[in-house]
Amino acid sequence: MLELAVLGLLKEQPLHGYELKKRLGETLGFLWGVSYGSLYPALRRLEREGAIESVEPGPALVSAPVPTGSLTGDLSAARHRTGARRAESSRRTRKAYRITERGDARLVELLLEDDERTDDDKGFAIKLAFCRHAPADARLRFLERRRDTLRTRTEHVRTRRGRERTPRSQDRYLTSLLEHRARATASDLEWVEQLIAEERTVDTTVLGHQEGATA
Amino acid sequence: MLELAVLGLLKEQPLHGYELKKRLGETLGFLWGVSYGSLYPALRRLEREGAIESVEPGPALVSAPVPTGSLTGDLSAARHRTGARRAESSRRTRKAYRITERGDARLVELLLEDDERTDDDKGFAIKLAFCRHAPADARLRFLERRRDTLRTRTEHVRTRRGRERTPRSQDRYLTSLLEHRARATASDLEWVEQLIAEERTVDTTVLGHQEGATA
DNA sequence: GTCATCATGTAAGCCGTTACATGATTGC
DNA sequence: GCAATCATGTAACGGCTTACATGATGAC
Repeated sequence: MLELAVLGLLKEQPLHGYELKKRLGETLGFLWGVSYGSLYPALRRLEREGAIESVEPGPALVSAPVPTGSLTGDLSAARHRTGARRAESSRRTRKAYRITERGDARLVELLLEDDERTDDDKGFAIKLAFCRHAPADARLRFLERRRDTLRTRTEHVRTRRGRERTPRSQDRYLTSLLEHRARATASDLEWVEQLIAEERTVDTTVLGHQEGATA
Repeated sequence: MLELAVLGLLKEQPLHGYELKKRLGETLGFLWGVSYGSLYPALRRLEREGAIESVEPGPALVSAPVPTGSLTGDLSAARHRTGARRAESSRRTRKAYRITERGDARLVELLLEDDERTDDDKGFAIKLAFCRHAPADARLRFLERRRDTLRTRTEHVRTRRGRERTPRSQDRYLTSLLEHRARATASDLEWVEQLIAEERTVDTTVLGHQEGATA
């Protein structure tokens, strides 16, 4: 999961660990808290596997990272370069990473992996948040898989009725939980189905000006 | 979490590990899969802490467990008892546990603990599934805490709008995810508020015949 | 006597966390 | 020169999983 998120972010632009964590917190903070203790080892792992490679700190890197503005790192680096001495051996502290082709492949692989995470709401959400970086067909398959999972789940709920050990009618809480869950699952399913529908629309029309408003 | 569930189940009746796992799978399987590798150590832990105690296998245990029928253990035990020899030293394999007073207290404690789990949907669901075994006031506080969490969360969503780094309007998926989540949270909130309302009704009328149908 | 199932446990590993250690850079 | 913050890492632990080892019991 962490690796997926990292690859997703790096697909946009090269970044170093610290910045990576910050962005992760910004975009996915509401469902995730990544810590350095897991992030840095993950980066090492990904580099070892060849999914990412470290970008040597030099003019190339310095200019590449962000046109978004407000990146302190850029400022300081630029300033230092103006200061002349050791233009590329300085700024040694940070290690920026860039995604490789193997990384691209790995991203898709992670997205389509139907391990436990396809069943897991949180896992799905995280994958969804980064699936835009995967090719259209992978994205579609990913969404369809989720849809199938949710369909199965709704049926399970229906099946479960009746075959309960404890009569359990006494338990307002569990009953209520089950009902609420059923509603939530139904809602999720509708949502995913709509995403799929949109996906297809966009897909066939190359780039949709068909689905109402983009903003 | 596991400990909470175990205590919750044991509050109904003494059980041994194997059976415990089965029931856990039946009632909470849809959001949880417990394995022996975590269950047995948990039982040891709870016993060490004095929250549960093992029931010596004897007539007392044998008759106590289940009037629900179909419990193989009962049958076999009874059959063996009929077979005369060593009535209480037999059936040695299983170790049934019973909840203690300290266990009762621990259950409430775990329920009200506002660690990360109050924020966590799954954690809340599991707690809810067993909260009927806690006293009414603890239950109410538990639900109110969840309500507060959800309220805060809805506000966060509102606050987040605008202060985004990336314009991100391009990202249909993340946008859609955020919107869906907002709806889901709102729905959860309504649900919890209703649970609280019901709780209060039942609470004041001692035992409600007020809220429609029990069956 | 052998197979299925009941039943308890241990070991290794996964994937994350928190807490801690370290040091560079910059602003003041 | 001192504090804030940027930046990278390690160590220990948490809670759970899977896979494995072991053995009792009952059915046939």
